[in-house]
Amino acid sequence: MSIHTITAFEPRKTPIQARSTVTVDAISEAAIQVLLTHGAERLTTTRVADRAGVSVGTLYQYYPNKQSLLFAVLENHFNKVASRVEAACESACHKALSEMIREMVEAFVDAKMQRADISVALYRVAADVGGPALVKQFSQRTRKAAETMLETAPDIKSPPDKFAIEIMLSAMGGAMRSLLESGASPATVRKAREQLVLLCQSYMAAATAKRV
Amino acid sequence: MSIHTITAFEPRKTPIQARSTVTVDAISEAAIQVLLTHGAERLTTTRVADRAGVSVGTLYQYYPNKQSLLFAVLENHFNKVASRVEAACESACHKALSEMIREMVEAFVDAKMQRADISVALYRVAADVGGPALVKQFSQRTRKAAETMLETAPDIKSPPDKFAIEIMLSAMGGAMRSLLESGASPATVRKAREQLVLLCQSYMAAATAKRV
DNA sequence: TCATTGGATGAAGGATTCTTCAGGTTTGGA
DNA sequence: TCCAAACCTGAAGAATCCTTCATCCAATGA
Repeated sequence: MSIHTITAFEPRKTPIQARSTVTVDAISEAAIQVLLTHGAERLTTTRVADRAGVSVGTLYQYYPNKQSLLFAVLENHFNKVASRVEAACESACHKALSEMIREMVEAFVDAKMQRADISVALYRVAADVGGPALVKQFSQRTRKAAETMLETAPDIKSPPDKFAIEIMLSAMGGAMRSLLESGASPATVRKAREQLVLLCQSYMAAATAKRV
Repeated sequence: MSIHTITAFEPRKTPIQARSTVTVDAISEAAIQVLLTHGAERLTTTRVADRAGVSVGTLYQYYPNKQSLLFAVLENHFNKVASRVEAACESACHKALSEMIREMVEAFVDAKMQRADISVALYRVAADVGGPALVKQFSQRTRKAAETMLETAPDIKSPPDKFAIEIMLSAMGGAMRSLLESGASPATVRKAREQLVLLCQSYMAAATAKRV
């Protein structure tokens, strides 16, 4: 069923001419705008098409249904955040453990904050559009990046196991979600960023020590 | 708007006769069952009423609208979990810090697992029904309980501040959410429970030490 | 017993929304 | 220039769903 679901989300037609590429971009951008201004419940294919300046029919030419459109937007958001985290992980290789963690966590928080409004809007949509599956994918990607980074840490006895890293990541993501959804101020987020760094650092320290 | 929203969620009529109490219970139980068997999108007031063995009209006699019904179910779930955690916090007073944390975290995980299926079903509904607001309430309640517990810890210099506790709780809740949504096996959850204990213990240890 | 209040019914109204498709417009190459 | 493929249009079909209200049944207590 999982494969079935994802298959049904695949785009119907791939843009060929430049014109249609513009259209597709306009549609997904419009989806975000509608999400922001009208909310998830009032997100209508017609409304999205209007905002994008095209007709509904055009929308359905590229997305087989409403869900697939939202899925694409969500996927795109996840990819952006994942890329940022991966980049941070790469550039933090061979540094001290606590520094590694700091850079990774900060990259994550910053990536989320960059488009905090979109993040919040997408939280509300995720459940109806295979969000959990994407979260899992995101978790996999990020975990691998973190894993290879941690293997290069010079100051730990042995790297933490996969599971511990997954726990850390989901804890980080979950805390961030709560913060954003409760409409935390930028100042609060800044404080939280520090705390999340500390949280992950102390957990990783404990997880690596225990592994002896 | 917050007050407005909540007001609109309030029950329309309070049961007086025993007969109607049964009805109301049947309705909210039916809502859970429909959620479990049909999924959130296919949750219809008519379907819920059918499952409860009453007519739609009866449903609307107690709940002003569909949202309020789901809100009530969600609220009930949160209350149960919060109560468990509060109880654990009380009984763990005056124990060592790490033991406190252990009991609290385990109480939370166990409470969620008790009705894991319901938890997952409700995650999918939360966004449309003031979930974030309830999460906030839950967080407040739980934080207070944790705070008074921590003040009785004999082995720390000074208790962690409110913010740190909130971070810990949302991290714990977020990690648990990811796990449940990804359909983790009971064995996995058991492992995760241990890891979450460790996560919270190490963070709290760090947060209390830093506060000097 | 009987009146009053509580409780239950369910067809029908009202409103949306998703999605299609037959037909028109634009583009790019031959 | 001309044609086929790529694109776009948007009214209309089809399917649901939420919610109400006029009406009937049950309980309570005086």
